[in-house]
Amino acid sequence: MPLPNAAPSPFRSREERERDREEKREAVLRAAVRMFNARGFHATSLDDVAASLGISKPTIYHYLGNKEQVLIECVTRGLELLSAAADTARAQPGDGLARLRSVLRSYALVMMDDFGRCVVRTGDEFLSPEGAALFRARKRAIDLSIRALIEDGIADGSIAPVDVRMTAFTLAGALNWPGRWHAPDGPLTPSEIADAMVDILIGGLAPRT
Amino acid sequence: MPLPNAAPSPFRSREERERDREEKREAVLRAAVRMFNARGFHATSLDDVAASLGISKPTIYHYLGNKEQVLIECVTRGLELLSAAADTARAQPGDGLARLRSVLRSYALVMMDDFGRCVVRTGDEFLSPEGAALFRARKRAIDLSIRALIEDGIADGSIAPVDVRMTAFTLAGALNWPGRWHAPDGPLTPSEIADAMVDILIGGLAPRT
DNA sequence: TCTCCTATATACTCGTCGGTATATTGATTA
DNA sequence: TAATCAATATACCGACGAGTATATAGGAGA
Repeated sequence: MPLPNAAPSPFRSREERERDREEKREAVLRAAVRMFNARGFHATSLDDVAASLGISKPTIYHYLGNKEQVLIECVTRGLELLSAAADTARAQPGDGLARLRSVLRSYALVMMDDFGRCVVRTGDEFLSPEGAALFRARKRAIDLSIRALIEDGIADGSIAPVDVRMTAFTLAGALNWPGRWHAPDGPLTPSEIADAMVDILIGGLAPRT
Repeated sequence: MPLPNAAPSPFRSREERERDREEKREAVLRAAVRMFNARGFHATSLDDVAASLGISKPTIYHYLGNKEQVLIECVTRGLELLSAAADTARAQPGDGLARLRSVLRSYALVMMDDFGRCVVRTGDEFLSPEGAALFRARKRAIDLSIRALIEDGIADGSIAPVDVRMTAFTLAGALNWPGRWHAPDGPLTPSEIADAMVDILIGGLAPRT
């Protein structure tokens, strides 16, 4: 049993050092994603990112190989949030429509997160062919998740017999949009925005007779 | 009365020369907008644009003062298409919902045009502060047009009493999306895509009882 | 203690690209 | 015909920014 050690030792164990390293990597990514979102990828230099953290550019290269890698990690984090949203909500109880509603809500919330925004603000054209292919594959998986849910809903009668493919595009398009306009200091909370959008998409505009 | 002149003269009149000039400007803009859409603004050099037309960079500077000006003209063309879509459809007969439907359809179609796409692919961050302000003002005007139409529809009972602001955002978001993914050589025509999206947005997903 | 690895910095290279200075040609006009 | 203007090119400048070569300092392990 390890002795309790009140005064923290300045000597770090292997795990502590690895955790430190991971923390620094994360800090770089957070700083980078914010600047990418605010000014655009090409308009953000790694010198800027480094300066915002009070470090120098080679330090960034030490933790993340090159500029594209930084972007890819940011986008990947966002895509993982999106996948997680789709997967957990899909596993919930309820009919297709209820589960879809839950996924859409989570999706919208992710789009108001720094990493989520980054997904929608990053065009394929910023990535190398390999990076872009990976990016597309992961987005496609999310799209398929949503389509599956729509199909479930149509099968159980909770969703009208719509065109699944176009519906998934339309829903995703609408929910991606906050990633471009939402400002975190606006009057509405992300949760309110998500609810309002989902209601409109689920219910449509024409009055129920 | 001017004599009919069978053989076209190599000497151009003032109007002809002005028309020539205008045509060349347009050609530059069309070439530029395509490359901006395909590769992104920052990744497209004016040397590339010039080369694609078989001319040299200073010729572009002769017709359009600088690179931002090229982008602004492209975006402005797209915004004008959007405004025109909103204004003409608004003037049509029918209740609020019918007119909104018509505007949404036209809006979606513009988003599958080169200049329309450019609007949605161009972030504020690419423009100078003045350019961005102009851009935002024109987008706001279009948003207000759509909101007015939704309000009309609510007033005449053809649209359910939704949150006008959020609804306008949601609709615009969904319809902007084709500007990012639609490929002109896809299996569906722009017209089919526009119809499908509008139906989904107007009707919602839950089955009508 | 000597060596090696990690973290970090300074100072550099080099390619790209927006923008310009300047020359040329040919048509328009006085 | 001389002067001017429009249209275009070649060749250049200067800035910026990705990425690297190299040095240093200090902890880790033998």
